[in-house]
Amino acid sequence: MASADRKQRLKDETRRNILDAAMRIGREEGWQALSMRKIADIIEYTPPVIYEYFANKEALMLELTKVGYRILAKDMKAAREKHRLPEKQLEDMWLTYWNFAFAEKELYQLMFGIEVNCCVWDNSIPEAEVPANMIWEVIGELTGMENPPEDLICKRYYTFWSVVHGLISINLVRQGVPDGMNEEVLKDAIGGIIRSIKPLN
Amino acid sequence: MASADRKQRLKDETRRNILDAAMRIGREEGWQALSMRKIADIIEYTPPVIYEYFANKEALMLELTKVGYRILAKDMKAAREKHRLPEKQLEDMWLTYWNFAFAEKELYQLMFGIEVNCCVWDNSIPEAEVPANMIWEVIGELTGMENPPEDLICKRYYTFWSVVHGLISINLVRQGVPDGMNEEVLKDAIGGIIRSIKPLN
DNA sequence: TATATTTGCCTAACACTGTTAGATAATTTA
DNA sequence: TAAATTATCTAACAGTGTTAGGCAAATATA
Repeated sequence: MASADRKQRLKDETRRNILDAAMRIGREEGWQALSMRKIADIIEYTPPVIYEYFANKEALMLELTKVGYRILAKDMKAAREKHRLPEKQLEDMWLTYWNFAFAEKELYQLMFGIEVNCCVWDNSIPEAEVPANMIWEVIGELTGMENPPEDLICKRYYTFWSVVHGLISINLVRQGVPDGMNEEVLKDAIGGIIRSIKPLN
Repeated sequence: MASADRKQRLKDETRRNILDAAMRIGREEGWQALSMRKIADIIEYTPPVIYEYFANKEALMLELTKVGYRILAKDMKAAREKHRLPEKQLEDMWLTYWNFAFAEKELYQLMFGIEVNCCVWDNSIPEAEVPANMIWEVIGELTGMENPPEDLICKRYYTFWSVVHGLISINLVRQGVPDGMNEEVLKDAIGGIIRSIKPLN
């Protein structure tokens, strides 16, 4: 009966293997090449077994996007902890977001790709709120106000996010953005938004 | 032998019908639901016929994105012609871009979706340059310079595009952006960039 | 220990998908 | 009218996500 533990461990391992295999295929061949049969091949089981761990392919991919958000959250937290001034924190956090998008290109596509995930964006990914909340916090601090108005923070948050995500999307879809352009656009934009938040002293 | 004309007309019509059918399916059921067999059903032919008009499904969809760019170019041209001041032109052109994205949501996804079109972005869509060139022109005018430096225009162009496209993507993927937030973010951002281009007089 | 039950896993199938080869029917040319 | 060309279809291949049903091994019960 103590074998229940061992069995659970084996099941957990298989679950891990499924996710790893899916991730590997996504990275090596792109998400359009991901198939249940390929996953089954890698984990050396037959396809129906996967359905004992995930309701369907979409649920499996949803799990991967959650992994993505957890990595992103960890990275951004580390970036923040490297600085004391909110403006430095914000700058580094968005740069980290940028770097994540390219270091984990496939994960990023899964997390924000228009096609893949279309309608699963109700609140089925609580992990998505962690990075967002961090940014909100720092924007609030940067205003220097006691009780910064919610809608100001919200507006600045979306401005940040739009310009960074937009630039990333453009780069992921269309290669051939002139060299050095990205850094300049990014730094200019982030700097500009930060200036518009920071109180004049 | 004069029937050659008539035959050509019929072929053209079938080609149109194929594109229309594909567009209809994309709009009504989304692009992931688009299949050659469904198109064939609508045009009342068998699937292989489609391959006499398009090399494959991807080529068919590429044609649709070109249609998208042509509509976008027309809209933006009209927006520009409504104003004389470059700053007004720019503002209206980007607002038009914004409106297009939501009025022709499916086309926009096809044109800029990360998943759908991944690797066909070499220069196989010359139509894509028309809207871009228009914006470049107006930014150049707005600087008030005789020979505005290329890289400044380029930088501003990408800043515009990033923030607008980013905000659109976010809205298309994640619904539930707070009401009125979009307009504010958009106008603030566009206004800010325009100010950074316009010479201080 | 022998029987019953649950579990793990597989085979086989269904209904789709994009795409192609080859046969057939219709039309045009000689 | 016969030959050649063109238009269209049928049937298939190899792949997809997913599910029903069965077999065999491991476990629980008597």
